[in-house]
Amino acid sequence: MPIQRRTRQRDAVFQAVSRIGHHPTAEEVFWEVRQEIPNVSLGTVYRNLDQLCEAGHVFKIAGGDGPCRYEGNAQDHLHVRCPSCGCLRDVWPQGDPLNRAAFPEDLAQAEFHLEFVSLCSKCSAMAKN
Amino acid sequence: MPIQRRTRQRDAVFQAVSRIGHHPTAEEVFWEVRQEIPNVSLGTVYRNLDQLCEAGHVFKIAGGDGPCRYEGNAQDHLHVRCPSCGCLRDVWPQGDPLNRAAFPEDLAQAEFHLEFVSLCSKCSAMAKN
DNA sequence: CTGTTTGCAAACCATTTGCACCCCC
DNA sequence: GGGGGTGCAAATGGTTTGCAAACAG
Repeated sequence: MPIQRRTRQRDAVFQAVSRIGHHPTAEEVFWEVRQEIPNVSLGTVYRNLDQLCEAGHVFKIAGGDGPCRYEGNAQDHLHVRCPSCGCLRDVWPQGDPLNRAAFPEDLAQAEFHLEFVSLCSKCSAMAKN
Repeated sequence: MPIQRRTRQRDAVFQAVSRIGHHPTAEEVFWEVRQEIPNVSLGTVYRNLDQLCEAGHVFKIAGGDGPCRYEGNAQDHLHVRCPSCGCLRDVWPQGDPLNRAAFPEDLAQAEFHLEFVSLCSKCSAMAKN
């Protein structure tokens, strides 16, 4: 495990994710970082996103069809994915999202991934035309 | 939307998924179908898997790192994904898996994806050596 | 006949990797 | 000055697509 060294690119990637806010893809992060460091490479963005994930500063949201998305803040929230455009909306559950009684004991501690699927407001408006 | 035409390949793909049982990848289905039709192409397997999904006869399980997996029976069960080997285990919840009270009303009807992440027995045994 | 489906190979797209150079500690 | 970090370009892996020939209805 390499010791994490602080670099301009790494900082820029982290700040780009935080600043963008709405679950950017690696490429969106790339373009944002480009504003500041015009010759960053996409490879570097990926490498730094990975590393920031491992360090727990950034979270990777996989699943769905397109590219992975990233987010800066980990707080206990869930995502609603739009099946049309792929965007994500945050939802803050009140309490435990799972009905624990429904599962066998050995899954009580297990990590889980839960997301809803529902058209976002833009796409559902477009669908009505 | 094309009317679905019945072909030897389509039948073979469907039967392969059903027969294999344990969440095969497209490639596993491909090799299984090859036993019966030695010159099927991977493209055909993908096209038929897609079509069978759309028809609701087969279900596609995305998410996780590797390739997508497929399964023949849709019954209300969930999956536990092994983060090491990527295999899936079925779990049959007793009742509603979600704590509905935790979410806003507009998500009550929404489709959702839930899966657990936990080492399978093989991988957890290997981890102990 | 007409429009779908197939096999093949090439294209695609997101992501990863090899490599030579660079820079920080 | 030595090991991580970077840019670049090429490779990877899963999946999709274009096309001409084969086939279902």
